[in-house]
Amino acid sequence: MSNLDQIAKLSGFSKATVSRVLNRSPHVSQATRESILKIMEELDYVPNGNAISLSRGQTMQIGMVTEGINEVMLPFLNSFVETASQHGYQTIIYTSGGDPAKELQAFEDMRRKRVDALVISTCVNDQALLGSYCKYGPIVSWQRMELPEIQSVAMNQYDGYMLGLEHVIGRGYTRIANAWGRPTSMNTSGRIQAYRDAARKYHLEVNPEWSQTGIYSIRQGEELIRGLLLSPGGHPNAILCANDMVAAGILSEARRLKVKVPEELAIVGFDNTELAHTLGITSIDNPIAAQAQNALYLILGKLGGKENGQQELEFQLVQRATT
Amino acid sequence: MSNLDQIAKLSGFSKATVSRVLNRSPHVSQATRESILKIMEELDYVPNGNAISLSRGQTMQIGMVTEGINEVMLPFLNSFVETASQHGYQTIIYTSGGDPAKELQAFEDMRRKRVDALVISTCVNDQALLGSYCKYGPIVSWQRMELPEIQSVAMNQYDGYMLGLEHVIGRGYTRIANAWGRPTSMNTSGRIQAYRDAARKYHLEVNPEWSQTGIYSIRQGEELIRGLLLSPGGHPNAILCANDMVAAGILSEARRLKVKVPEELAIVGFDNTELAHTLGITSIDNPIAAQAQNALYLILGKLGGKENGQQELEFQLVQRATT
DNA sequence: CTAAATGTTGTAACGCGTTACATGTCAAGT
DNA sequence: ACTTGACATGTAACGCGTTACAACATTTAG
Repeated sequence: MSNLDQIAKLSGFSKATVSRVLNRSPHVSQATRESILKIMEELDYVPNGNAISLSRGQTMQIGMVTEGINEVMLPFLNSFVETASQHGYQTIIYTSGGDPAKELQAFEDMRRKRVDALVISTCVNDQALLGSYCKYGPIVSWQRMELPEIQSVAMNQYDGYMLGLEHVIGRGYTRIANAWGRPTSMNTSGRIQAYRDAARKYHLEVNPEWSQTGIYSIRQGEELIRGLLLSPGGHPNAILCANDMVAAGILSEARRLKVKVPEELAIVGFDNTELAHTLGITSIDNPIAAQAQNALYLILGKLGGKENGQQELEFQLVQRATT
Repeated sequence: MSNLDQIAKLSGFSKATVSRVLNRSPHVSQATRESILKIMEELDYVPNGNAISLSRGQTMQIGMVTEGINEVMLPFLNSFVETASQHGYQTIIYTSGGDPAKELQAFEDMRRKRVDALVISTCVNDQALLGSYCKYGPIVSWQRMELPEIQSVAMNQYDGYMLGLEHVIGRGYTRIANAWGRPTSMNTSGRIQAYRDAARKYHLEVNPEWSQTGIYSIRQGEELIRGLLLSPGGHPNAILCANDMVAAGILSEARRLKVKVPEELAIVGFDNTELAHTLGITSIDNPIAAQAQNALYLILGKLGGKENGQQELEFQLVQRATT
């Protein structure tokens, strides 16, 4: 393995000049540049990325913090990786599997200069704890956070959820169930508030059993709807879901139980993923890919010391066969 | 930001001793260790990851090369990230979007010591070209490769496909269609060979239109089956798919066309993903998560200079509502 | 009581680019 | 002819741990 020092010696120039050639500095004469490039080629030289990271004090790597990679975050991850790479940044995945200690490793890695910034997709640690890591680099979250230091690219969940509620209400459903996600997340609290307001405004029939939190997966969707439909206390005729996976689970279980969709049960998913399209589930389009881009822009802005230019984003409801 | 040098000066010991404390070397007295640890804590010291990578000559990072992150590779990615992290390695995602030049960046990054090894999930560059990067570090592929230097964790696709073929043949289907994946991949050639052999052995009705390659996505599945079912030349009564996404597309399109599944059309997916479970698609269980683990074991073996201990893996067919 | 073994700590070079600052050169401006 | 500035290049310190080797102290064995 050749290094910059050897190139310098062989070419007869100093390390600084060689470095200038590498970094396309204009302060090198054409002749010098060419002769150095020639030697680099002969020795099959490439600069060592670690040395660059060390001396520049940045790694051009951004960590993505998540509990695990699933269908819902797929467009977020894909879009983030893609956009970051266009700006010269690589993405490192940190999956916690729900273990706070493991999740913390991502934050420690930023402290140790292994990554320049972090994007949080989902996170299981205490927000105050995360806040203490803000001094080591930019942290941006997909979900809305209480801490002002941690900016979020999430959209106003209240509006999005209201869109879904008014859609089913407009189609005559009044016994609306809710399968909400992470109980502590601000996404969820926005959605809950939307439901409360809608219930009052539109005189919905309210049953505490119909509203549950902590539902994220296909399986949980299946179990939830089985419980609701078989409950003796009457069952809902519409359900809004935390995400499309939950909606998919509910749809397939409803079919198994011979419940007619959408006549007896309307289902609205969230995120408008490929899954919703495939299964024909009405879904609220959460422009996730654009949010991921915004996350990167926020990070680049903070890394560059200037303010960012985020795109303005809006929800849309895509109606399909389940409503 | 404090560094090791400051810790050394403040504690009165040399850098070497401080380094020994960091690396839990046994050659440090208890008293020294404690006094150094105390100072590190006071200064809120953490070693710089880049400096470690540079001096040790390894980054503890492994690159995952893929065209894009999709449902099929989800379990592979998840399992790899998880297993790697258990062994102290982080995973960096390189998505090419099908662009060979962009894909090459991952390989260049290994050459530049940014990653210690690479796992290829899908790859669009010429294999010979990839081979020239083997000297820079271990490269392991999910799919089978022709180059002997690049080991693969793929299973024998011939056997797996034959399992699916014999399943539908055993249930009386003889007009079997094939939606194969990447035409140039060795996975595909193994599957094609299995189909040829089965066609001969079981006297299947063969129609060249029924066998297509290059089908990977939900949309492609939808389009394919529409074409096949509406074709005037008679249509197949069973189809084996490159993956579960394709099967999902075929299933939903068949329903839209009012074709009865499995009576008029049997569908067999591949990989037995969550999607197959949700939609009730018969699928050939490709133990992807275990393959990802094997990929890591292979890499660790090569990095450590010793031979690996891979797990032995087998296909299984999971029968559901589509056959 | 001495030699060999064991344990503790230090020295200095190494891994490899980057960059602030200094120096030298040559042409344009006066 | 002399100053000024533009351009080219070099010097040396810096970013930060790791590690082979040397050196010294303290046990332990004989």
